[in-house]
Amino acid sequence: MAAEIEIKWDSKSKRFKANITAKEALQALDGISEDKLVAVKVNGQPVDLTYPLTHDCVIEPITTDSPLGLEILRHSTAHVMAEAVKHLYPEAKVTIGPAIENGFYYDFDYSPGFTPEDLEKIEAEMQKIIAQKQPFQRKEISKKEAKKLFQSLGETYKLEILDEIPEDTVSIYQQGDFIDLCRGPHIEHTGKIKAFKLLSVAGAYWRGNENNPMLQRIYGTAFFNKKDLKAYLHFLEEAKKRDHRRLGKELDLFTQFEEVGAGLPVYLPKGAILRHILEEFEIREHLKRGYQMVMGPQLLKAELWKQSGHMDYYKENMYFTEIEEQLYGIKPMNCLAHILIYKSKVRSYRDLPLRYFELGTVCRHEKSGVLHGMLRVRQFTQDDAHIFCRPDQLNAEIRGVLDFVEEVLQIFGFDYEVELSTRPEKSIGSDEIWEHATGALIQALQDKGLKYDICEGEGAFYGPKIDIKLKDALGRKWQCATIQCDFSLPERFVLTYVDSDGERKRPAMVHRVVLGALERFIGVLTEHFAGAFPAWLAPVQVKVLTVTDRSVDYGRKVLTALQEAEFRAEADFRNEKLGYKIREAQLQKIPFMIVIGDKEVETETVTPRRRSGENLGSMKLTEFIELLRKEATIPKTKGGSPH
RNA sequence: GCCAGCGUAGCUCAGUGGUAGAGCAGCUGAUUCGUAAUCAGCAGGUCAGGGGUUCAAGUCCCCUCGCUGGCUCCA
Repeated sequence: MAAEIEIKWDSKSKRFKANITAKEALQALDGISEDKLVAVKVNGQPVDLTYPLTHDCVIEPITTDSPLGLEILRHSTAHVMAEAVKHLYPEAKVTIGPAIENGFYYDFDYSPGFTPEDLEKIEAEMQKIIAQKQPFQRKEISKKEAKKLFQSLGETYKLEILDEIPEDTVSIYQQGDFIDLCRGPHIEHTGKIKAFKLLSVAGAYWRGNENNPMLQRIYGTAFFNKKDLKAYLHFLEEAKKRDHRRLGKELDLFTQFEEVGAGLPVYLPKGAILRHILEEFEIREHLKRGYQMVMGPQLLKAELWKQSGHMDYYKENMYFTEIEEQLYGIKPMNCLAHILIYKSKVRSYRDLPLRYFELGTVCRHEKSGVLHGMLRVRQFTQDDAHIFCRPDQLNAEIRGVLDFVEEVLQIFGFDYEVELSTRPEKSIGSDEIWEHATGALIQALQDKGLKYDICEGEGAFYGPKIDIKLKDALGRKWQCATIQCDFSLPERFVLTYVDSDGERKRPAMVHRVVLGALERFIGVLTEHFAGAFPAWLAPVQVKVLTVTDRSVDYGRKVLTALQEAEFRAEADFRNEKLGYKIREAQLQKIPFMIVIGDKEVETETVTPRRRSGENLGSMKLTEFIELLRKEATIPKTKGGSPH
């Protein structure tokens, strides 16, 4: 080991005695405030501040304002929570406790489970540990020693983890009397945790496998200061106000009835019109892009589902019914009828691509625990289409769908994430077919220059897919659009077309949805706009409000004129004060209100007001109708003409 | 499906084993009012459903249904 080493940071460089800690070096190189330091990167590798530097290296501080710094804080807070839990419930066994997107969790094997009151006790114990400023001490020991250690502690889950670590040496961290197997790095001491909160308890299977024992997971979050914690908790409160289930009731969009059954929402008048508008928009956009509308039945013989592979691969998600001793499956997907429509005629290469579009209602048996408002239901309607094309057209078709999705989501103002899902274990078709299909999707993504994550083994049983995910008010991701490449069903149903050389050839098939399930899309959309839909989507676009009874006759005329101009208008002619009516319309998030009083009657005008509170001043009704036309008619994407 | 929590008036929520409450909404009446709540009165309940413990159950126990947060699974 060299007696002196050279340490660089930024443009600075200095020689130090070997074994200087990273923290000392950082402070010597630049008087960085101790309060800002969380950990340090040595040659790009995150390590503890106490890490001894033994060779020439480049160091870089990890500070409290970096995402990595926050992650380290949260992971350390998870350790503190584990320490507190072990103090209070010594029989609990520790498992893993990572930092996650907005906080951290730690899973414990503790059969009585934790109650909300337990969380308070654990929080109090954590406060004590934090007040003691217990240092996080790292130690490297051999795997054998580690096994002995965790054996003696009775931490059997740690032993299981140890068995899967290939290296001979592992690191352990100790703070107070709590020792955990951990890669690190950690904050210097528990006193650096300035603000944290335990949020919830939940069951979680060990290693995420439902055959394993169920552990008790405690979720929490931590920040470097109280202000950030408060802001986060405030965000959670605000998210509750945007919750589509709450807004669904408040705005009379949709609801559920216990007596109807789980996962079966009901559209109220305002929600039904919203869905209708979306459907109108969708039909127009599809026709514009060369899709043809088709409609299949809800029930198809089980024999057909056998042929498609659904009986083997999707049965547990399907509902069945028997009619005159014949078994029928209620459709969980729309593809079969579309396939039969394709097959109903001899197809020429000149006919392709054929694009069949259906607002298809499907039923899927989802496990009761996964149901969630409109976002996860048991019956839903997809804006589904199946494209049958020649292999040489596949790339253009997939790109066309990606363009379609992009243009549509832009209209609503959604940000989205793209994922590519590959072959799952339970699947049909040969390896070659899967490779070809996956390659086609990747090619299209690359052509479009889209960034995407790969989800291994997450594809549909008949083919790989590109998924587009939208976020709800809490940032949870929900799959909406999906593009699935399928060479298997054309094979199973012996689909062919006659090529230019007179040979019968196999078409490729693309399953795709743009908005996805309308129920889910409406749920996400409601949260996205917090219920304040743009005028073209708003169930009620204008509300006519009278100041006194004297203006009702004129108000009625205005209402009729708006309705005749095909706007969704309502009136509030009740004998109430204007402020009261405005408040109510405002809470209903109606984009425009028209105020009508003596002045308007006299001058034959209207005084519109935006939902934003902006008073537009008096104008002729025709002027206002003109303004509405500009803002409230269904928009069109720029795309179109068959791709 | 699994773990935990919850279910009281249309909605939001109080309610210590001892006579079911409030606010808002609704209805009736008064008020005729100019950009986010006028006043008064009235009505509204198998306390999710079923079973049990108890002299007595909204409250304690069991089962079912539903909802919520997660896990697993998926548009």
